[in-house]
Amino acid sequence: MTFELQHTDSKTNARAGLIHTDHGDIQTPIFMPVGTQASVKAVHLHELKEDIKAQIILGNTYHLYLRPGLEILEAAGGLHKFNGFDRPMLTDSGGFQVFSLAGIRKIKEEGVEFRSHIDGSKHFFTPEKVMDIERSIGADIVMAFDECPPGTSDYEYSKKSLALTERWLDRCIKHFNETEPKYGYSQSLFPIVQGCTYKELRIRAAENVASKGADGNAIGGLAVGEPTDVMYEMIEVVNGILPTDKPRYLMGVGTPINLLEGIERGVDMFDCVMPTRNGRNAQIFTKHGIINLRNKRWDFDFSPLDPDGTSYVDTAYTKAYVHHLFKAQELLAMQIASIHNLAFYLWLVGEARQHIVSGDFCIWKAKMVEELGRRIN
RNA sequence: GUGGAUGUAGUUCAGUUGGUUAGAGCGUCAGAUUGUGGUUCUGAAUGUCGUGGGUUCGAGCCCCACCCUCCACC
Repeated sequence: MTFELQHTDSKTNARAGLIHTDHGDIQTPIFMPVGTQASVKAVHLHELKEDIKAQIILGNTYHLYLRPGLEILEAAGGLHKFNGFDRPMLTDSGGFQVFSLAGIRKIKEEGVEFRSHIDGSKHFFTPEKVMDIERSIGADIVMAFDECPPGTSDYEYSKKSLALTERWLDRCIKHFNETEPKYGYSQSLFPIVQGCTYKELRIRAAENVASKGADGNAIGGLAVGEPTDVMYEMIEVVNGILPTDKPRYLMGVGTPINLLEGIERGVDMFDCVMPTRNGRNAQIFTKHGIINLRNKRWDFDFSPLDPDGTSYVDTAYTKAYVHHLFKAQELLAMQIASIHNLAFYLWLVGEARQHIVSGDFCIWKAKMVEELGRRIN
């Protein structure tokens, strides 16, 4: 995997670039739909590729390891073959899940012992084991195994946690370098900057990560309970240190406004469950603000779902109809909202890219931010 | 027609020997959701306690009449 930096905005740190992988190119800044267990929930492959225009999607090590399991994924020939998505993919290491999802867990120097959320069975993840699993899944980009502490963690815990994440990173890199891809195409390992909301920890973490010379670097442990302006400050601090000639991935973020603020601060890649999860919950994002389709006010509104939208669902269906589908708990409602939201997110980062290239990102972004956060009701 | 049961929020039902402002689940109406359990959480609104009368300081609760619904029998 290589990164080609094409444009940098003159007034901000926003960048436009191109990531080359063996499964094709990715135009940055980019949003990556989340497909945790080998599926972007409620969305077909055809819609994902042709309508949403997803250039890369995520998978999750924790979930895929538990189900369907490595034996099946390897027999299938890797995740691309298994789910049919032949464009680039990225796997999260499962660090976040082990800490946020699994019930009982024990953190040791060696790794983490945890229980499956599916059947309660006991498992042990080490940096080495996670690298092996990510080799078996076969994503183009794989994430290091880290600890993601809550945003409210105190300094002492954050410092201890960061030190462990750094020791685990060295073990990830070592083991990754000692192993080979299984399916004939190359994989890149991204390290993750932690450090909670403490500037000096973030600086130390970013310097350590930068020194590894990875193909790309990630910022983790944000949008986990800390105030938004603190998140933005941490992004600025970290991006001031991470190399400019490698892509930067802000993990798990976020709202449409978060994306634009991140892009302005030099972030190239995002992923978030928000467009799909909130979509399944009747919330859709538009360039004029947020709509809750469950709200009664839409029951007689026969205007298109989103007249400004770029996907076919935006004009094929009316607000009143999708409102009805949500009230009736029809599966189609979740499909429509998920397709709309993902298409909107991809449209948003695509627009950002164009404005970075044409040189008026700053003006465009300011105007967008004003509208995006509004609530239409 | 006879006997029995029942009637409390949109719905299913609680409601103590009669005691302050009649409650719950679901639904409804809103809000939250940031490296995904179609999850979960938070808040709000809603009552002629079938109707009319009586007893009582005080009735959803006790008494009388009527009405509705259901069941059994003729």
